[in-house]
Amino acid sequence: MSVVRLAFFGTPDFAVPSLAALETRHEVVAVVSQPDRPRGRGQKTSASPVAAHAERNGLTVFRPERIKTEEFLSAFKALNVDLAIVAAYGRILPAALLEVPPLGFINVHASLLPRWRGAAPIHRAVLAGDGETGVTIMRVVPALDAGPMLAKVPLAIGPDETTAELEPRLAKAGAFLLAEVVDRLAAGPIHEEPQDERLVTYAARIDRTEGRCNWDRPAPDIHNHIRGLQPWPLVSAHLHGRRVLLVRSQVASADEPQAVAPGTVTRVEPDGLVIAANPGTVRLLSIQPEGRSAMRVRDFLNGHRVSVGDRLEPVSS
RNA sequence: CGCGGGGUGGAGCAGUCCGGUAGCUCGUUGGGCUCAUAACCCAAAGGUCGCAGGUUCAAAUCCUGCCCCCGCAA
Repeated sequence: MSVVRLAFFGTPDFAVPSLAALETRHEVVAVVSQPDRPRGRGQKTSASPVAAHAERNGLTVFRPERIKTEEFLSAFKALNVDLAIVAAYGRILPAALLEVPPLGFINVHASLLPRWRGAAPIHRAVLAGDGETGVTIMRVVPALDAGPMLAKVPLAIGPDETTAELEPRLAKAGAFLLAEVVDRLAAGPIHEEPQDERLVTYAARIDRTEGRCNWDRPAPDIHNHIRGLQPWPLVSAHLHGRRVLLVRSQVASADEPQAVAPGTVTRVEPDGLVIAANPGTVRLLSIQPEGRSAMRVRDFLNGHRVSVGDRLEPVSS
């Protein structure tokens, strides 16, 4: 097997396993990532997960503020790579850049294309209640996630699995698949399957306002909402006037009509709070009160009194 | 120095304003009861009250500095 000179474009945790898989068997000439940005609380500036990993391993890292510049284009040409990889880099790459490597650019995308093209494929799959998703390796073309596909691997989504749990599984599966595709590309041309445009759906970026809870919906929708919006922005509500984030849930009843208003506590169990939806009920198993870390409802109930009839109010803001 | 909440036995909380015996619920351990149980009864173990310094006869509580966690805003 021949060693490929490649450049790796990536930013978040999702991309790290892919980079790790390639650097052991090929020559990663350069890593390109988003600039160090203030992250998290207190606006502390820190490197992206990919940049941090690359630095630890002594790889050359580029963090251009803008990617559509002549300087970057010529710097990239000078690297003289055979192939470039994109894994959740976070920017649209200019067409001129795509033409530089002889073997082109390939992308690791966390969905079974053509379903869920776009920025938040994992979140959208969980939010939609999909039972299956996967990873697709495809060519990068000057249209969002629209290039021909080189390989795919499906992955089942558990009925209570959260986005935060699913993402690392997809990242690992994607890294494995990517390494295999790069090896095959190194050996010669491989089959490329065009995407069926009739089946395309788009995964819009997640907005923080999507975390507002709305109990006036069927229980399965609410459950999908709670597990989909993790680890960010999370679904929030007010209980006894205090904000709580809903961390873990189950569908207690999918379609049983409720006599009380949506959002009302219908049952207090040792390990859960059963909340009325419309129709059906959702059982909350783990919540995070404002100012506290996440806790099981069992623990929460040790220190807080909750009664049947109490309401979980939507967050007003 | 963006705004705000918080750190008290293993878990979740009260107590802090107004200094004076370390409390509650759950869990754990032992015993009892029961056909039986995550139920009930009795008992026990378990705490540098985030860290450091200061004030005081006396600090979880007041003052100063620091560390850490979290909600909001970006």
